[in-house]
Amino acid sequence: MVTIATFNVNSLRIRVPHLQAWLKARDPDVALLQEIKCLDEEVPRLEIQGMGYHVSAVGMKARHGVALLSKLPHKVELTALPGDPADSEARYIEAVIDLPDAPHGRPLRVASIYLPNGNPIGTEKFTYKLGWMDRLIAHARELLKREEILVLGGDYNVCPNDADVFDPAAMAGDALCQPETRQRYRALTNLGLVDAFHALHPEGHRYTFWDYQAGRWMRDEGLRIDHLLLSPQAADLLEASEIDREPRKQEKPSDHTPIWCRLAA
DNA sequence: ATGCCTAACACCGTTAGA
Repeated sequence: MVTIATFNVNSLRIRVPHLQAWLKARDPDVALLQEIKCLDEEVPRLEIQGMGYHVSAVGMKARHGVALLSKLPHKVELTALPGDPADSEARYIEAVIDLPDAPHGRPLRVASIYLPNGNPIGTEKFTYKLGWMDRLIAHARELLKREEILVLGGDYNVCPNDADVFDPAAMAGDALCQPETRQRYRALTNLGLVDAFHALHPEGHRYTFWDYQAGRWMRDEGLRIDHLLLSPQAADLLEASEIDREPRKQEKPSDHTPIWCRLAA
């Protein structure tokens, strides 16, 4: 059994106590982090290693940044999403982990993804988002040929459907809900990737993000934008997927909360 | 219609997030 979680921490350094409490409570085998907002050398490695995790990160100063934590050793295979050498934003890290109990001896491959927000629409930021999604689709297509237990997890900055939005009308002009955004998310899932949480909780209105402003958390007015996409070989092993709301209740929380899935591997 | 709140950086305001 392996538990894989994703958590946009909105600054890793300031969220160390939240991260430690959550790692202790959830005890995930793999934790994918986004928005670490620091350089590699500023990652609080001792605090993370002290919780029993190997840690790799792709950071940059003040913004973005992703990390990958695992109890078993992992081997980093990529530190950027292929397809645009000029893209210097820290948004992707991919690694493989050998699982002792994996069916057919397949390795586990995981990626921590911080997909561009893309707001406001009609600007180069939205164009960058769509281009990034096209590159992710192309890369996922290649990865799927490996037929591995693959989990692409992270902050996708995509509300796949109106049921993933507390107020679709209010968000209609937002980059997270545009038809072009949703079309690309569907293109991704149409490759054969399964949205783990959605597969087990199709009812909707279950959120992973609540804006700090306007009392959104209090009112449970949020968005579902953090996702775990599974290859067929991973989806066949899917046992459970849940959203951990506890970290969002703490003092000085991230505006996101973790989501996890459990695989029978 | 706009800002609401938070974090980082660098300067005591600005930029970005979603």
